[in-house]
Amino acid sequence: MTISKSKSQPASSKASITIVDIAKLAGVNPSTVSRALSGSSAVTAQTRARITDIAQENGYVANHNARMLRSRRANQILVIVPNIAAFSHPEVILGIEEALEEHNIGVIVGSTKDNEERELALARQLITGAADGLILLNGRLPSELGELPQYNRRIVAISRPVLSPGIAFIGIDNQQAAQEATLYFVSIGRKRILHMGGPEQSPIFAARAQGYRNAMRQAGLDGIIDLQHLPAFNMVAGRQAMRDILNRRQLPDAILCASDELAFGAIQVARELGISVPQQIAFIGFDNHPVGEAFSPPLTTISVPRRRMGFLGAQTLLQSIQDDRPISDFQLLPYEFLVRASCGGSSW
Amino acid sequence: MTISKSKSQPASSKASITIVDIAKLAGVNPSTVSRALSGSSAVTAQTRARITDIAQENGYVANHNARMLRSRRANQILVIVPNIAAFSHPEVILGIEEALEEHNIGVIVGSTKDNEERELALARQLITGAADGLILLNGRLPSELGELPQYNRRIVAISRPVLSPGIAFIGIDNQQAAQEATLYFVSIGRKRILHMGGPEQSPIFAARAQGYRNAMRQAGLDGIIDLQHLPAFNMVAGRQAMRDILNRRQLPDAILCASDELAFGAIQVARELGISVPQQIAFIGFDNHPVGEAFSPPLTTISVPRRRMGFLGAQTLLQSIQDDRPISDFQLLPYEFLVRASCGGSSW
DNA sequence: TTGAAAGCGATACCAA
DNA sequence: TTGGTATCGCTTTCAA
Repeated sequence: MTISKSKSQPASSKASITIVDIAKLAGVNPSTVSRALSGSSAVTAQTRARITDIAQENGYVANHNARMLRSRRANQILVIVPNIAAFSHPEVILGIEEALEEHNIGVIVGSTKDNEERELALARQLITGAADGLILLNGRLPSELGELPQYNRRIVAISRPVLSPGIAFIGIDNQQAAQEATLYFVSIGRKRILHMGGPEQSPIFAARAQGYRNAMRQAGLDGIIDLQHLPAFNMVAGRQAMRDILNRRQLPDAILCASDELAFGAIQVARELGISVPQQIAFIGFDNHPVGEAFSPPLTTISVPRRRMGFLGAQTLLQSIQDDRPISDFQLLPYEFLVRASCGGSSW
Repeated sequence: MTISKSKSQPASSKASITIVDIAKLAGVNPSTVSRALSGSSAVTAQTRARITDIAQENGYVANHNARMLRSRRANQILVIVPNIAAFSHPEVILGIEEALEEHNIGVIVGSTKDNEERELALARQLITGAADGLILLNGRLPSELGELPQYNRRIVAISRPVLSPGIAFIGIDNQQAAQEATLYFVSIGRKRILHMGGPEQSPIFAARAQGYRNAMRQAGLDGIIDLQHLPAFNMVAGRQAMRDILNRRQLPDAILCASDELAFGAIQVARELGISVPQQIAFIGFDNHPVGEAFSPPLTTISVPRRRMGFLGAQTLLQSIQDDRPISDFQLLPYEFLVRASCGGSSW
């Protein structure tokens, strides 16, 4: 089904007011109206004023589609996110909106649930010209676009890198962050450090796991590396994993969770089963979920500059489109290690 | 600035493949290609198959803008949210996407930060035909649309009602929910019940406050109604409000928070200042934030069927557009009262 | 500085 | 069932 009224007529009941109508009212040619309203310099201040007034009075707004068709420009950027309900993506989008706002470029968001078909459908928005550029938060280039490298200059990846070359990326160094967090555990005397990781195939979680491994090796603890990759990184997965862990004979004394949500779920279960946090098991999360600060105990975590990532990503994309050449470098932004009570740190 | 390359040429480097190209390749008329690809019945299965193949082989995708211009149909719905970073809106969007998916209608999301200008810019997407319909989660009709009642049939409000008549609404009965929650406090023996409300001008929070008042009156406690409207409903506001409350000589023994986030912040502060929850003060939140279950103590709350609201809202909109007549009724969906430890309920 | 006219790419009539 | 063609509303050359 498509949207349409029962009559096979065009959908808008009354043809809305067009540039021709304004031209007639102003007693000029449509092209003059076009120039006046789109800010061309080749028009007298006088005529522009008159036309602008008439347009305003009559509530004229340019037909977006006609404008796009003719000028081959959409003034819209499409953001592809895997799951709009995950708390982290919307904050990136906020940054993107901020960067594009002043340029009068709109943002549209498509959520894919990691469904390839949906990704493809959205990618077409770029090919068909409904969007001028693409920002990928899902870490995957829709297959069709992989075969059309001429679009690379119109694509930027944020947060999760895309493996395809020639596509700019803005994110943080997840490996280093995980390494730093693990070493912090070591520095406060924890040894049996477990890493509750996210899906292994995700570059982000792979990098975090690698950082954990590096740190353990660096601390001479490679003999007791204890790493598990979970199929998800939400609270449900964290609860399940924690139940399994608490069935062991020897418990870890510290857990580095690949996400704050994993940590929330895990700590909840630990608490329910009478484990004291951080005394018996210390926790560090990842992502700085807003509730982490109010959690009990407040969650130590890595703060990712999501808003800034979005802002820079959008700027990079604009630049890349304008110059018509890909900006392919990786921009790694600084993260912040927020020490709170969940790892026992100072108050221990 | 607008997006364009330095040369004043159209933005796409190579004119992409058009319907005319496919027509030539297939040895038919463009109109036949159009019919074949848009699923018109007036075309042989044979021809359709041939054309479809050729189109696929050549990676043809219809130009969205041209299609829209001619057919006056965008196959897109615009969702306006006040703040995409608030956890509740994305879940509604998920439901909307679900409902529209099978109809091959896309969803675009615009976040406004309650900025009227931004609302207006987005509303224009409807007027200019970039979107076929509008779903408002922000509880406010962009002013321009208020003067164009012919668009009412293309607008649906979810979650927050819009005051303008003729616009369908899907939500829950906030007043009743707040009333029920308050009476629950009464039923477990609490009397000095405070309501930490959200912004007064928001119909949602006004309704919740009214429900609280009704319940207090019903319980014969109208003498000690203790209601405050906060300027926001996030954790920061909750913390601030709680600090003020804890400075009083006599503390409330129960607090109904207008949002879970308010409750998170308030409970955090209470905990920090040595108040025991729920023994000294019991809490009930609103909205069923995903972290509420893992919070300490787990938060009693009202679960709002956000996903379902989105789904129904989108369906209603589709119907309204198709029939070309507004569906103006209010649909109030059932909510769920989730009793957890924060109000001391059973485990008390 | 303005006007005239040629498209942008697809769709939807009317004829055949 | 197909072909021819006008047209959607705007932008952008080219002339005046």
